[in-house]
Amino acid sequence: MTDTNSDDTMSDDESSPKKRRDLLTRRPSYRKILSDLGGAEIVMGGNVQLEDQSRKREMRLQKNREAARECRRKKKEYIKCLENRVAVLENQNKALIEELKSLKELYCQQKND
DNA sequence: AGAATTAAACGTCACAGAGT
DNA sequence: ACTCTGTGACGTTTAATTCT
Repeated sequence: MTDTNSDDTMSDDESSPKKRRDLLTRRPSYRKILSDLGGAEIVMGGNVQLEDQSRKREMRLQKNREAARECRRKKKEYIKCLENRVAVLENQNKALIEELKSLKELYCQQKND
């Protein structure tokens, strides 16, 4: 809810990766800058326009909230799948190593006979 | 018990790419 | 050209765990 990146005083003393990233990807949109300045819309339908705007914003936020939840759910599921796969492959690997070992033993036995 | 630390979940923003 | 959707990155909140 709180807007933490509303202020930038152009002091990029050290060019840490984080700061650089912020500059690149956390740059406020022109729309946000305008609305921060208070004069969001160029006068025209007045209140109606603004109400419509904030209604649309609420809708968008709500949808994005749900999208983010879904996205995280899928990601977790995906990671779980990968972990399962790792477990399966590790077991296969173990089994193959064991098989190889016993085949080697058999081979040595027969060679010595 | 409660302060400090850590991990997990969340909401928001910006962006890319797909669809219209 | 515009809208919609999915996602990475970030800061915040909340729940769980550890330390004193």
